[in-house]
Amino acid sequence: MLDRSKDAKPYDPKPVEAARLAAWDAAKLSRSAPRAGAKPFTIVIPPPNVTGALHIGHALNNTLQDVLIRHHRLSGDEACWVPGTDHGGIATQNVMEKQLKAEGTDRRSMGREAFNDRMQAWTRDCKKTILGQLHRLGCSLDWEREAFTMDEARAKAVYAAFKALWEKVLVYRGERLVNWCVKDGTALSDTEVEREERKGALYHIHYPLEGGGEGVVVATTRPITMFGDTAVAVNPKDLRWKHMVGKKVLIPFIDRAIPVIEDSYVEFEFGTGALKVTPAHDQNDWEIGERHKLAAIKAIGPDGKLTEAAGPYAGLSREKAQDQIVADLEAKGFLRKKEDHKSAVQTCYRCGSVIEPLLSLQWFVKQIELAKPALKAFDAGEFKIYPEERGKPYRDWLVNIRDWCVSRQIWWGHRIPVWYNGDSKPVVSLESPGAGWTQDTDVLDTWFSSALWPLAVFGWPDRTADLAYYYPTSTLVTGYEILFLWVARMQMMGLAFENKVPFADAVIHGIVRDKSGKKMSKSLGNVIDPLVMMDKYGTDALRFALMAQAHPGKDIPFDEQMVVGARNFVNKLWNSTRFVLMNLPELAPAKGYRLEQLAHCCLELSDAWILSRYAATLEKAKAHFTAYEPAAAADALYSFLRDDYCDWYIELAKERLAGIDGEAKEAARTILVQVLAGTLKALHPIMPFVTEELYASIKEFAGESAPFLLTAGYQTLDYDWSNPEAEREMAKVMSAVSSIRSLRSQLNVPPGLKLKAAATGPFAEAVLGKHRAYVSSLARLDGLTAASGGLPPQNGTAVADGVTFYVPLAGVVDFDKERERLAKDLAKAEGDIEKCEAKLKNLSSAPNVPAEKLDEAKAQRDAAAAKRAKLQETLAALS
RNA sequence: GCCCAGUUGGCGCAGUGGUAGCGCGUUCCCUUGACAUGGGAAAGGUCACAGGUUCAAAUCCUGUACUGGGCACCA
Repeated sequence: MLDRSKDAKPYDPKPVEAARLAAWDAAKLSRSAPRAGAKPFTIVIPPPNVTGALHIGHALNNTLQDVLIRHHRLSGDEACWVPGTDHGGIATQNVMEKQLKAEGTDRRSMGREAFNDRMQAWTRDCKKTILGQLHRLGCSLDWEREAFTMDEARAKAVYAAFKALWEKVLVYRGERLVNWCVKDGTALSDTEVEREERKGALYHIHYPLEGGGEGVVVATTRPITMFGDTAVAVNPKDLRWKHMVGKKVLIPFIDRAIPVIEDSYVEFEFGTGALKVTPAHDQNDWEIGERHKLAAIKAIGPDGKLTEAAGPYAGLSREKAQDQIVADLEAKGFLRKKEDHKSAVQTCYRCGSVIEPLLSLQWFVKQIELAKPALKAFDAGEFKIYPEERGKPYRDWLVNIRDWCVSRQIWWGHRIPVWYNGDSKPVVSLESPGAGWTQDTDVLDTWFSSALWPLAVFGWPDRTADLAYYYPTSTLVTGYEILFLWVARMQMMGLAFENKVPFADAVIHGIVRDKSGKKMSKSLGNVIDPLVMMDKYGTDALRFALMAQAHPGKDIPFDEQMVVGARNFVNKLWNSTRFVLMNLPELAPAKGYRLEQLAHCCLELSDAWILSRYAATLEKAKAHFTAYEPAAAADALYSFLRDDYCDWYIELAKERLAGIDGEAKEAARTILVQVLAGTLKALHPIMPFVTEELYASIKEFAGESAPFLLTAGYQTLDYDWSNPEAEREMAKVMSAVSSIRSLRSQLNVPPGLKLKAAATGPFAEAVLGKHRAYVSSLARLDGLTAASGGLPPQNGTAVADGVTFYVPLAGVVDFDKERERLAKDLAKAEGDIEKCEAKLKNLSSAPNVPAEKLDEAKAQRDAAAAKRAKLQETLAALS
């Protein structure tokens, strides 16, 4: 707890964070259990893959969630945040394979069982690291609910889901063209494939006529697939090739004869107008093959090497074969033309290597039946995506959905629970059905188990009390890169198995980029480690920096300077609390300093003003948090604390705090304490550590006894402190003070020098009367009088809103400078008036303008005109 | 090719109809009893461009350009 006398002036986050975490853990503060009468607010974490440590993107993702969880806890909801990790399929297996390679071994020589043991051990370590990092980040996760996508309970859910789909005939096995990653040795789903444009060539190759003579020239980017060709197709309307239709041509080198067929898929303009058809290696060709009952010949094997079908080239790798074949085609005169060509290549989202479309036997989940309810729920508004514009691609994807390939030829994952026995019908079973049965060797796509996450973490398929209370969950927070991979699939599965959307809202955030907007990557060396940031500036600073820029759906260009700024803000908070404490008695009054004890009639302007601003800020912050706009909440709280509370209110309160008027002192103390306590609470979702620490040190003075800020809940105001009148009045005082400060600064009046000033104008009476102390102290005036008669000689003039000050400056300043300054102010005033006049003219000529607006515009114009008049007068007197 | 988003002071970003804001940076002044991780003052923008709607447009509409992203692709 902050000690007003001993503590260092700069805030030191390390010991505070450690102590707070220990206290929260001991109290199980983030634990949640079903509570009758309370509204649940539930989030399931997007489980990080157990591939290593968390990066800055995870820090963003999880801070966003923690902000929501803490916000809802403070609002009185039963907030529950479920932690967990994902086994991560291919990604994790790849990490392990790299390790093994470094050790000079590989998974095949270890065997499946030993490999899985090794993976389990790695997973244990990795989970510890990840959960430790989340803990350090301050995430108020319900640690007792920790789940893993491959633990026993989740395995049960996976099996139940697979079985249910099997029974509904929504999962099937079949030989289809799939995306094959040669490097990872597995099939991938369509969503796991990325595309990138690459420069390549388009080869025009001559396929001679069977029996000799000129045949057909086809154009292809991939000559190596020619050994899998089973036809050449031309457009039925293409007269150029009409004479070839029905004839047979020979594939170079292997001389296999294939027919020339007609298919309207073929474009006239592209290449030669003749398309080589390779059903086993191209989606479109596959479809042509279906239409014409063509055979599918595999020219490339799962290992990426050419098959026996490639005759002399069998056994060569894709890359080597391509070069070799092109060279040979050229040498033998088959290559008629080679032109530059850009084409989109498909790559594996995990390893980046080029995907090979390959015909193979895989498991698929039928999607249309599952997508329908998801589409319906989305269109009915039962499921919303924030920001809204992210919804459209989601919807489009569901509409154009294709079956989901769920089998993976890797070892790390949920083994497909299907058993085979010769020609017997395969059965679904967790255990072996008996002697002679062997289990499918493939595992399920890691996203299959992820899709069940919101169900599985609450015990589904069992009818648990948790499931009844927490499901459907409230909000899912994730990045846009897994909208289809994960979000859509959870919606489909949740609706399929529980007939309810798994979460009502999905908050889609951007990715954290580097300072210049580039994607962070190890190879670029621009990666930011969240732990390093926490060590350097404190966790609250990192969280605040991220939240201050977390505009819905937008990427964040991460500049360390932002964390420095946030650190400074945390420090400001720390020191303002120190200041408040220093001005409080040793012991708190029995009931603390409570707003309800304030005698409203005795409030000063600054009191009424800060309370009005305070009430508005709290409402704003809460509304922004609820609307998933943390940046707006952070901004509102930041400027309130800095600009209103510290720069004005504290400065104005100093007079009363130092004075001898007991009642006035108590009023100032009360407001200082209450406003600070309420602001700390409002900031708590973003900066849990420092706010908890500071709250602990003032809560007694605030008359509160809850053990933790989080359990105390948000400050509720039982009186409407909104006071537009006070805000307007205060704005004039600020204007008066600023005008003199500006004059002092621009004329280089020494800051220590107290000035005399004479005031005139409609607001002068207030400045000389009830606001005299404010203006005198903040503008450092000594003797403030009413201006009498004409302009005093040798004076500077400060023109404010409603009041003008004449400041005698004989011998203090250079009057040329003052003239210059005034001239500049005058020019600005002229501009203001022009704009005001224009607006007024518009408003008065328009038909439906409320009188209120018109009055406002008039007042603006009058104020500007008064200012101009004053400046002109003064300038004239000076020249 | 289709769709979406962005284009605002040196940099990064807010701002959904009424005289352009914030953070960082820059310049000047200030170690005054909370805080120099601070305070005060200041410079700096015809809000990408062209039309339109409106009394009034950074804001709404249309189009163009550029940037980023998604989807679909002609092999």
